[in-house]
Amino acid sequence: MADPEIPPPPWQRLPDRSSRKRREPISRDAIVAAAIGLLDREGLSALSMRRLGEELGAGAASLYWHVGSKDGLLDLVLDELIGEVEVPDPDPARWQQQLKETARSQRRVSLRHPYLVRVSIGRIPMGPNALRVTEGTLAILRAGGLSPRLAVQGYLLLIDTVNGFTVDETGVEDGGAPQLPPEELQKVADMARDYIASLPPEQFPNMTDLAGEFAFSDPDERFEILIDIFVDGLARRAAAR
Amino acid sequence: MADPEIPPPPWQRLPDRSSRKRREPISRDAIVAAAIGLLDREGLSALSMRRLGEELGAGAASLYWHVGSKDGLLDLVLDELIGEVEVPDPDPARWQQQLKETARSQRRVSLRHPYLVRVSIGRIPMGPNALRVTEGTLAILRAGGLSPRLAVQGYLLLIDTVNGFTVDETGVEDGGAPQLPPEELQKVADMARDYIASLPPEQFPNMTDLAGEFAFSDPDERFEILIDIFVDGLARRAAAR
DNA sequence: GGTCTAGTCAAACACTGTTCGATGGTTGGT
DNA sequence: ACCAACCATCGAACAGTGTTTGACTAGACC
Repeated sequence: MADPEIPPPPWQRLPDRSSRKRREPISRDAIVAAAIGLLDREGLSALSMRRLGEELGAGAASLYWHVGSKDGLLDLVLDELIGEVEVPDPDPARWQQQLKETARSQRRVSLRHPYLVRVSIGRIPMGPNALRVTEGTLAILRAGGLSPRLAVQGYLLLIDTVNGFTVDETGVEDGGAPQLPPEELQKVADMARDYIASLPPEQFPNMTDLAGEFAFSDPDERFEILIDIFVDGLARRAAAR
Repeated sequence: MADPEIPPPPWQRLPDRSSRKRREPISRDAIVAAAIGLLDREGLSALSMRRLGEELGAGAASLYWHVGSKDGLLDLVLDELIGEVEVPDPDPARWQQQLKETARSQRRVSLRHPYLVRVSIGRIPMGPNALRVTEGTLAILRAGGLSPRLAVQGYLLLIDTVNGFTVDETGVEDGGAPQLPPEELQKVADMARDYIASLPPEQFPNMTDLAGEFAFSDPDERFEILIDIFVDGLARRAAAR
């Protein structure tokens, strides 16, 4: 037998197993968790299969055994994050406040993970967490006495409305950073304000007049206006007829 | 001089200029128009610089001289399409209907170009057409007597609301086709309905109960509910105080 | 021991947006 | 007529992407 101390000749090109093998096998859950961590830290454009692989100390190809595709992974990520939204148990007397509370919770989650809304586009959330949220929201609407049809339409509209708001709110980002710092954001807002103010007033009387309002418009206030209008309108519609 | 009739010997490997040169030079406008045509025909995922180049009978690198980057191109595409939305001249007596009309027009454009909302994400539309639409919408709101602050907040919310609705409506597409045919869409809806109906009723009483409503929920009706609620709510808020 | 299978992964494929440098046509100046 | 400058085009290359293939290995079962 050959002495194991003697290294094999270099031209034999034995596979290098130094970095291989030792692996408590990666699990689907670990992949999803690592993906969310990477997304939170570095934003949507930083998530690639290779990058995620090395984050887990694994090869990119290994991931496919567990999640099938990047699209499949994002489905899992989406449902995982939907699990973070809180929906209260229905109380018929307070259904309007409860609806607003779920909307606020949904917005909070979308702000905590600014890539979320972008990921959700084109996906119909049907994972276990999504089902839970949907069921809970419908329960609140029905507790409010809405008709079956209006409950469903209202539920769908609520999601669209909150998503439409947050997709805008979290839209200008992801040049790498998950969310640009407030000062940078303020600078962008100021530039926009200055540009608007510099337009020819005879052609854009309203914009130039309202340039200051654009700069100071508060997203929190705006969101509250939105859900006020929406929930009120829904209640009014339910009460009519 | 060499007789131009005699072809050069093949080993000389002169550059092949057969497909080169003859080009009434491509213009920025022509590029944008071709991009929109390609997007309308084959959807967002079909738009690549190489593909767009050959669509114009040009090389991909040539496009960069005119539009700078793909992102820059999409900015131009966005503003061009925003130019398709119609906003009426303000009439104080009819400002609520007029607001709804612009919302409907915006939706129509987004349905005619299903990739539009996706393109608009992360972009602040500031092209000439966007300015025109913004100015016109603000004019209507101010004609309605809204305060400066509420006018701006209302304008921003209107856009978010309509976009949120249409991003959902046009979301499930672009596997290549710009919009899947209605039958396919109905099949997806039916599958979702069946799946919802098959859930355990004790855990999801409301979803199973309302499964039918999900399948039959009409987007047109839903959109009308949405703008009804929104415009009404905005008017009520303007009247209060 | 042997066989089987679940899991890992390097390498390759076909794409993507973008940059570089070479090339040519056109224009204006002399 | 010549020559330089400029505008515009584009092949080739670069770095990156998602995904597939096929070889491989470690552990479990018989």
